Amino acid sequence: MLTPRIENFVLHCGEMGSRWGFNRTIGQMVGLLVINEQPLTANDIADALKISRGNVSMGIKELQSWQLVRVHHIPGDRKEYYAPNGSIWDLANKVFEERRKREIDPTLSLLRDQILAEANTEQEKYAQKQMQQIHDLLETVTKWSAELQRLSPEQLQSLMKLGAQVSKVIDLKDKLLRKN
Amino acid sequence: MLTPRIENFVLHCGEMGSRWGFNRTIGQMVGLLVINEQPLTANDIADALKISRGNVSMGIKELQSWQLVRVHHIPGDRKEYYAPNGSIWDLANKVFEERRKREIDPTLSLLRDQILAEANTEQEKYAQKQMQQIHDLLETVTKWSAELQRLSPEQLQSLMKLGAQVSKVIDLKDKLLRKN
DNA sequence: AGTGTCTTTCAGTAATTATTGAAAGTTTAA
DNA sequence: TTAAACTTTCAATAATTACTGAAAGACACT
Repeated sequence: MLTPRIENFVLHCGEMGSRWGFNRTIGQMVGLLVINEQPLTANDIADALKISRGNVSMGIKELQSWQLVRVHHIPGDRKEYYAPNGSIWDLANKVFEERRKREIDPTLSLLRDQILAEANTEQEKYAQKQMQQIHDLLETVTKWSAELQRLSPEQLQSLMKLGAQVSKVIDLKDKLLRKN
Repeated sequence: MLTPRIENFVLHCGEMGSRWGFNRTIGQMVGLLVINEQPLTANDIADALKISRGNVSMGIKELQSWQLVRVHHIPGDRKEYYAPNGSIWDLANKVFEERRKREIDPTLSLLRDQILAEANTEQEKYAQKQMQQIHDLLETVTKWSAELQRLSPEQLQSLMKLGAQVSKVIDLKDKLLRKN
């Protein structure tokens, strides 16, 4: 069914998937969908990964909650065909975005509450200081991720290629701002 | 032992920890260490989190493999005292770095092999195209993360505060490069 | 209304992962 | 060398998470 090489890739996606917020099987599903040009049916997936039809159904549901797959229909065919919901970049973005919503946002909200509360003991005062640090870090991450979403593909590419020049640009920017 | 508020924070760290590469208990350990100004002994941790002494030992070992804790000694005292290994920012960095090593690097290596191999079928050709995309994305991420490590704290702060101005700076850089 | 084709659900079970606690290991000091 | 104070290890077990397959649901066609 799968060539050894493609199977190799899919298995690897499984291992990685479990570190990115879904389980091994779901990681494999993503891998499988991504390297197949044609959309696959639930049965294709079950056969390729040797898992039950029910498991595929649950996996697809999960992937839809992450907005990572989309459904195709072929006229005269009742089956659903699944394909990745966008380019590799789009998918990576969706995962980030979704994790931000599920992890960072609730954490920020908890931290804000804690920071606003009155610190009674020395221990709590120090705790608040640390929480403030975490809060600031997460807020920065959030802002940046929003910013990345907003950039045009061209700007993004420009930014991505910046690489080793980041520091030069920063220095440049600092100089310019000082002049203003 | 823990004030309700601090316990709340620690529990939350547990939930988050399980999404960041360690398990719930280890997440709680990090939370606990981070909000305590004084280093804690293994027994302090076991008591605070209501887990066994052995579990603390394993957790510490894991955290050391991530370089997230450091050991203190008090003269005349044989116990080991544990504290976070650096500021919040340092810790976040360590986690990123470690995950890069464990997840991204092996993936890049697999992808490179696959991309160099000869594609026999159409299916494999498409698969390679997609793998190339993933490869490029991961390589960019890797380069950027290396770059961030290299920046001075001042430059970093500058970059972090950039936020909504990213696009302006990119445009600026594009203009300048064109002139050169 | 009935049948065929497909999808979803979920109780039961399998697989995996985390935890305990007793035993073994380490280090210091007398 | 023995003991005391600590840490680490790991086999047994508990807790959690994932998977199966049979049943129910949905839908289109006749």
